Amino acid sequence: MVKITDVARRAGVSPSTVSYALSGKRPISDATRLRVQAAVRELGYRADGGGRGPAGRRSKVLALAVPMRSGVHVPVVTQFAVSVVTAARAHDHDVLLLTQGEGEDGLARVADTGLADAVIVMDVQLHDPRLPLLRSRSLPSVLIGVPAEPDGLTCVDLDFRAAGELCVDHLARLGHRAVALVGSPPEVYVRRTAFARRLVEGFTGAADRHRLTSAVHPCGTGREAARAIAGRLVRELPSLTGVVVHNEPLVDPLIDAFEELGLSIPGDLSLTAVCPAPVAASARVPVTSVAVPSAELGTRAVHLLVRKLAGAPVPGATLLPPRLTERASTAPRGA
Amino acid sequence: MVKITDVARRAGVSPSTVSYALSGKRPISDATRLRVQAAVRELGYRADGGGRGPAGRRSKVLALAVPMRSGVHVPVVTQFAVSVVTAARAHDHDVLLLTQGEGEDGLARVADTGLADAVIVMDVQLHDPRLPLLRSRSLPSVLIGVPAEPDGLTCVDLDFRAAGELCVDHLARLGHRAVALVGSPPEVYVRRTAFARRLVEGFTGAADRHRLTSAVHPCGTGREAARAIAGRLVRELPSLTGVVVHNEPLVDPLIDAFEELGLSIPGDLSLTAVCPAPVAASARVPVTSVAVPSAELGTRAVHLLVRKLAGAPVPGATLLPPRLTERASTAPRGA
DNA sequence: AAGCGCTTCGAAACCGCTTTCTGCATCCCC
DNA sequence: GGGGATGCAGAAAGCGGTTTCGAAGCGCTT
Repeated sequence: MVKITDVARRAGVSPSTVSYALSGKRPISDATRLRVQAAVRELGYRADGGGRGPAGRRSKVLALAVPMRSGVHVPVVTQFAVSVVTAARAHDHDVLLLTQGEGEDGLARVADTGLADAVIVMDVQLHDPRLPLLRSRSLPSVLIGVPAEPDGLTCVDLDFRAAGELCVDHLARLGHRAVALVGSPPEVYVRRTAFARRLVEGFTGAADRHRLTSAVHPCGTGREAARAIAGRLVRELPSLTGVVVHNEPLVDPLIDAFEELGLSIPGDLSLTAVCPAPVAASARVPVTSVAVPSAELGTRAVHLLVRKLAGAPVPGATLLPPRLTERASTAPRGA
Repeated sequence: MVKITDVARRAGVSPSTVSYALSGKRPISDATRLRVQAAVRELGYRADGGGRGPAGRRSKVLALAVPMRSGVHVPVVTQFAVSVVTAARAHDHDVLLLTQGEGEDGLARVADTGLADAVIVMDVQLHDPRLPLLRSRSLPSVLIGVPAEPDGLTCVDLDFRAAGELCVDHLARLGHRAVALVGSPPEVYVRRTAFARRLVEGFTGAADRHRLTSAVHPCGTGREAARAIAGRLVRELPSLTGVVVHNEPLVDPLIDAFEELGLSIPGDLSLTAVCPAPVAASARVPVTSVAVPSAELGTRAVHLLVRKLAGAPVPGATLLPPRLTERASTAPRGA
């Protein structure tokens, strides 16, 4: 750690001169100021907050509580984390990584020790056990995901309910009359993960509104799970022609599974996904999808947090409107 | 932040009494001590290092410099990061996430500000530009990966050279006389990423020693890349019967691609992979593999770092011996 | 009632580092 | 060559906390 005395020695002046040269609170001759600035640059000096009082009370660190629970799609979470770090750096903050497994303790520790100035909380559940902590402590926070009762909390998310509706609307407009949602793994719903539940609500609501026959099935990942769910759907809902997938790693296997059953996409079956754009675009059959903009969510979360730290007012909930991109996997019924 | 005076008020004693009750440096009556301890628990008090001097000079934070460069396999990196966080927590440390994109600046900042006590550096290249920084500053570090000149640095990695040899030995023992290495994406080699280069050396060396015909090809990811490389290998090396893959996301597509060419695995072609065990085990044809133990590497790195911080001597390089697990993808030639 | 431990208190010390204050050289100009 | 700027060094203050020191209260024994 290079300190002010190091800079002073390097510049051939006293520490106080360095301080004044940097703060400008007293006039310092140009020659000296330039020498000091050069020394600062050469040594990479950064004032240490530990100095006189509340000047550096802020640690310039944001904590990121990521879940890594079973059923979450790792690349999505990772991209999110990376975008948070990048955005945080752009605001001169660093990011402390908290993982589940500590549960609420991690948050409590951060709040108590002042290790971080604020927290971003991911994988929010409808009735998240971490919420009381976030409400009671003065630690500023932003949630990724909207819990059942978001009052007083700052939340960002894709509007998953609207995303579910949008997919169904799209299929209905194409003439499909029987649709199914192939969801995330069961444990995700058991945990009452907010975004998954909301998508189901949107899907079901829109299907009812359009008077479609509909079914909702959570589904694990992997080839076998895909075969099983495809077979079951075809058996239980013979009129099925529209499917919405909300399960990133299942997109490709599901396409394979339906084709193995003799159903061509989009000839016999239209497929829509809610997933990051790259996943949809690089599937064997490019899939019409509503994008999950993990990177944008991360950036937004950081912006909100920074504004909060600056004392600016922020909206309670930011729901990004879903956008559907048509690709090769959807077509009018019977086309 | 709850401080010692809060605890004192809660317990109805003076701050000094709390200090003594916690440190035991003076006798405190049982009754008082218990009350203090209760107050500590209720308020979640943690001594603030900012107090009297070097006692808390340590920030109890480790920095983790993860790459997120193109060509790295995200789940592997993520699992690694998670294991680092878990291990760090077990040693009462937190983890600060640095990503590439800042390049060396992140490390410099951490070193200069004392934000973290130590660093774990991932994705090490043979001539890594970060090495001078790590050598010059007094910031303790552990590298994941072994650079060309590791003197004075602490490194951990799977012994990728031995892993390459092991795969070839295995194929040779099964009677295969022409083998190919399908490697990571080209940019990984262009960067001179240490582990990738070492694996190639091991592969080539062993192939020469066994007097096998051999070929090495970097390869991108995705179905198309797999088809292209499979076709090319079959065309250019018609006698090919053994393949080593060092490219996680390519394992499944490559199996498909070879079978599309009419080559059955392991009937016509034996396949070995160097990848995390779950990837190999859950492929369409379970693949004989040398496991990349990301979690163990993370844990080891943290242990080494903690020992370093404690002033204990640590070995310069720790190379984990590769272990090959036979699965369904390898068989004797012509069997 | 004085002496003596045992506890506990209040105030001061301390920590590393920066900032601020005071005052001493210069230098310049009349 | 004296007097005011000007520019800087050195010493001290200050920060937010904890730890340490000296001493005081209090109940018991002698």
